[in-house]
Amino acid sequence: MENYLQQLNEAQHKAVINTEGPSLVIAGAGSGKTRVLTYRIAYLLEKGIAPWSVLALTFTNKAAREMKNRIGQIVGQETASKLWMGTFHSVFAKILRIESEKLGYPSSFSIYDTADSKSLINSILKEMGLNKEKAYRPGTVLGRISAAKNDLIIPAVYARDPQRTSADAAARLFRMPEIYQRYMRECRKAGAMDFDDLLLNTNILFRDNPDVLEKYQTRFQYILVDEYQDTNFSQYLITRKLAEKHKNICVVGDDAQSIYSFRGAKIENILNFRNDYQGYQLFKLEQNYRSTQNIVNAANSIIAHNDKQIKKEVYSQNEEGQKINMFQAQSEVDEGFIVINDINDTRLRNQCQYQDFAILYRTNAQSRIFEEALRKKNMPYKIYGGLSFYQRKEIKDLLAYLRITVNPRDSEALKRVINYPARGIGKTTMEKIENLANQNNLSLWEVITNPALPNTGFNSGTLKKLSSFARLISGFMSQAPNMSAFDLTNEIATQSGIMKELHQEKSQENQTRIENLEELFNAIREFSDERQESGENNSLVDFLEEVSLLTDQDNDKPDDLNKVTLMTIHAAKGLEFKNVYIVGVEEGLFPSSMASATEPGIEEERRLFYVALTRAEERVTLTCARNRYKYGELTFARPSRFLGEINQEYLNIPAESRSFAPTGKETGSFAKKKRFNLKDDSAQEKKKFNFSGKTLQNNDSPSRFNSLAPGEQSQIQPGVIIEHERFGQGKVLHLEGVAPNIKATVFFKNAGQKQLLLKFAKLKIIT
DNA sequence: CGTTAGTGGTTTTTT
DNA sequence: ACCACTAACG
Repeated sequence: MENYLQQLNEAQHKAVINTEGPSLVIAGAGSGKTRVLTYRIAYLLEKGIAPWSVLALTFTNKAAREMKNRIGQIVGQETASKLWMGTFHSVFAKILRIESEKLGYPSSFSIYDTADSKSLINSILKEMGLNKEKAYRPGTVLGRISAAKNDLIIPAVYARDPQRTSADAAARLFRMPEIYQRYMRECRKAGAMDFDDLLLNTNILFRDNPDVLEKYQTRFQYILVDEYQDTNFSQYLITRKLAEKHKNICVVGDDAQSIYSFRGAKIENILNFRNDYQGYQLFKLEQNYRSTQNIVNAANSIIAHNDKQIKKEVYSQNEEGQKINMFQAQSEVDEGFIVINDINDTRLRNQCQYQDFAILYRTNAQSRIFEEALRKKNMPYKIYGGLSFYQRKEIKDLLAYLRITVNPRDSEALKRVINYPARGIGKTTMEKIENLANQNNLSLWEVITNPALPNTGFNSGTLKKLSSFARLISGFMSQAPNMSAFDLTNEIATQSGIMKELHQEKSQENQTRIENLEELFNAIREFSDERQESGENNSLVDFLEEVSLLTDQDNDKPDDLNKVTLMTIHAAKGLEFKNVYIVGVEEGLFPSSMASATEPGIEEERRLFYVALTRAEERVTLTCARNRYKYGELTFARPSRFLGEINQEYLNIPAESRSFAPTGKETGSFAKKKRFNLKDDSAQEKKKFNFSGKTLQNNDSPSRFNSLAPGEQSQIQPGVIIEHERFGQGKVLHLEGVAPNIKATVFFKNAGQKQLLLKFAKLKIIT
């Protein structure tokens, strides 16, 4: 065992060994806060504290994993694996599964992601007849519900909260309380919790079950919370309640890095710590070990423009380092090439690896330009965030099957898979089922499997389809207990018909989908094996929970070494890179136009800029563009106000107004021209086509062709010659399906082979 | 019922 | 530029 305490400076050392009572650690950027947390926990364990009595809440699962690993190197992996460590969401999801019945939930409750929540809100809006009103957008509604939950406001209280109701009225969202109430009812019916419920329900659990609260208060003798400045009220209250008994709570954070107020984070939590925990100890980590003096000073000069702050002086004793570079590009495409060329130059000049570079942007939409430039130059890169693996359609489809197998009441999962692959259960049928579910206060699954279903007016064909779907799922449910998660997933992929569907049409797209599904199988196998080894739960439920609570940083794979990193600044929180490019530093983009309206909004953007700067060890480059496409329109952009707020002695702005196109002409201007042409052409062509289409229809007499009456359909047999309005004369090759859904394959002289549905196609029989 | 062309609305940031 | 929803058609 190494003597890790010697690796700490004085402030860090104090923060590690003063383990008793409430502690507030104000940790400036790059000041070794992870090190303090890690060693503090290791120190506790060495003193003989049981690992399962330590609760450590981190910001990402990856951070938890790495920390556990590091602690394991000091005290042994066996011990470290028994720590309660993870994000708020994953730790309390685990506790909620254990205590689920006290809340009236199944222990296999589903976790609704944002897409599920929005889909549910959509159906509620439809039911209430509000879906046509543009004020009620699912995203907006969900945002309000989420904000309420994070403040621990339940629907009944919401309706009586003048602040909320008047804000809603201003946005013409008069029926928010009712929507919120229905939303919660539907989630409960489905045995599902959304992200915010994981925290809200933990609070409800502790409020309504003093014995349960006491159990966890007793268990968690030591509580540590990382990134405390980004906790919301719901999270704050959970930790406050849990810490009530032993009062050994250590929170670590930096008010200057609070960047999540949009999801309810309250910077006040860290500012008010002194009031909540009398007699607390304060530790300030002010020496930055990560960055050059230039970078730290520049970052300080920016953040000085903010009002509300805990006083601290972050300093660096590293080299002075080079000034921050700044480039203004003509267009966003130019910006891409400037950055990518600069990465290449720097890499060769300073003998860096690709992994030493990060491109950080304000919005995910900006990633594409850089991706394209990197691909053109054959440089390896890795994008974090955006559309993740688990959000791809084929993955979500299969996961929905797993979800419904584990929790058949999960109505969002059911809606996703009941007609995929196509089983002839369409919109009309689903609407009827949803109505029945609403009228009888049942989940969709309970309607479909209800013995009284035949009396509700479905025709026998539909009933058959529904019962065969129910049988399929029931089959999975009964197999689940006797099979490994991996085998069950394989079984479901084949039995459901997903695999057949994907193999049927041999397109490149489908090939990719199959490969993605195989990657999912592997992920499940790995998960099961790893968990088995460490003795943790490894059921399908646990796997589903893990994938729904992944953070953007968690998607790291071992083969992702030595690549340029692309991510939003939010996702870069807690990370560091030798060379950092902060791109799109323009008014309206960074600071975002959404945030620019209010002073608190601007202050948060400024903190975000501070976070971005302080990710860098040696070199920061800022870029912006003069023109940028927004909503498909070319717009002009001014450099961000933040550029002017940096003390200019740390900044290196080129004197002349240069065009920064890498090889001169062809890249920027050429690409732009091509774009304009493309746009013009397609627009014109569309118009022309529409126009001629209309004329054609008007001149033709549509009465010559009619779809066939049911009786006439029998005249269509293989060999018969028919004439079609658009395709001309053709010969029937063969028929499939049963009346009235007979599909004919017809060979047309002029149009080639076509498939026609006889009940719709407008035909004349020639012979 | 399922596919497709057309249309309108949309962008911060994420568990 | 992109996506999700709709209307129309086979």
